[in-house]
Amino acid sequence: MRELKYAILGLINRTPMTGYDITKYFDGVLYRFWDAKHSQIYPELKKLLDEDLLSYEVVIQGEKLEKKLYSITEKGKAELDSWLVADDSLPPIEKDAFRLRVYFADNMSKEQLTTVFNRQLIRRKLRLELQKTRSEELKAMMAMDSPPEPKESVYNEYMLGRGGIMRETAYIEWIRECAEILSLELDDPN
Amino acid sequence: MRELKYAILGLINRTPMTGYDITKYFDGVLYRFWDAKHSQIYPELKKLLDEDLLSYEVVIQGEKLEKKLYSITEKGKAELDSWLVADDSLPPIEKDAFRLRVYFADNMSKEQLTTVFNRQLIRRKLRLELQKTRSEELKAMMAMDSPPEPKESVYNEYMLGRGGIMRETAYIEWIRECAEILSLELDDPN
DNA sequence: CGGGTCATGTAACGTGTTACATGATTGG
DNA sequence: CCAATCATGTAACACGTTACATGACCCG
Repeated sequence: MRELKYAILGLINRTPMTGYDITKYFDGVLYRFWDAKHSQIYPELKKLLDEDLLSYEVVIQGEKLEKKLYSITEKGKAELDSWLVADDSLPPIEKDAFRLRVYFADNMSKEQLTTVFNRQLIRRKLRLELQKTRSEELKAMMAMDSPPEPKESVYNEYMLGRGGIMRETAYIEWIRECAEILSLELDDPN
Repeated sequence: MRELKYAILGLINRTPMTGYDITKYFDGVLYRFWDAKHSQIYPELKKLLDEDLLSYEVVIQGEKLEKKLYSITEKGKAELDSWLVADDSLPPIEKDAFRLRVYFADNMSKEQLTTVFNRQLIRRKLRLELQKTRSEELKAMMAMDSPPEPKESVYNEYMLGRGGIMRETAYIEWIRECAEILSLELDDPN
């Protein structure tokens, strides 16, 4: 519960940031495992202020553009630390329309099934390639003396990327297995 | 979008059902890949009636308990069929607190990390065992002449179960890989 | 006759998305 | 000077959960 809260606390704990910076993180380096829109972030920041987990300082950009640079408070650090070691139950099974379609597969002809499976295979392969590309980048960064991003965060992101690769690979294998059970001929442009 | 709508249409398309029956499905055989509470189902059924995708008949249970037995309309069948072959984009990456913890792993001591990893490993193994158990049941049913559930749905559920097993297995392998990178000694009661 | 299940609903709340809204800054 | 980006917010809506609410039925 309130996981966005901890995602934000964790980021600001590394270094003070504005809401805009957090937004950039979520649709930048973190997009493969976490995300949130600015319309959710700004209200959450306000809540965290109310709870005294964050404080902010107004910084003037240029002539008069005011931006709010948030820092974590001692109380915020404490809450983050206790959340990190908390024992949550597993997240609910994610809802996946493709799986629902498989469950209702009887209602499709063999041709339709082949199309649906092939399209899913293509999309999943694309996502896997994305993961692999980013993973290679991170591997390169890890070898550097002074990576463009903080070293620990590069290592951690690399681990998460590995997870993404393994997850997508398993999904693709599953699609192939299903196709075999249903004796579909999938195009395999490998 | 509106995936619950299609989950419900798909179930009622097999055979007429009440809202209560659908609820039982979601927390029974389907709980490993789809679910919804009755508080979401009843309003959705009302919507589907308004859209003329379902119709219902009142059935009297015992003396006076009125239950609504819903059937799919021609329009409903048509919408279901067209959804089945629709080309949705992939679902967003699911939000997983454990992954977030891995991203902020620097903030934990080695002992804390070991605890967090071990607990996750145990929970994931449990989920995997659950999947395997159900999978064995389905395998047995598939061999029967007259299974207790409709034959096609048993096959389809079996395929989904395979997916669940592959997904959980990949997750467990990932946890082990992470633990190795972080050089943690995980308890392995195998 | 009483507890568990069958059966159907509503209300309040939390989370997340899309769209609306505004204005400053920076670099070509 | 103008377009892209920086920067911050609100509003309406969709989806999902928990809790509230009610009543009948069935079996022991």
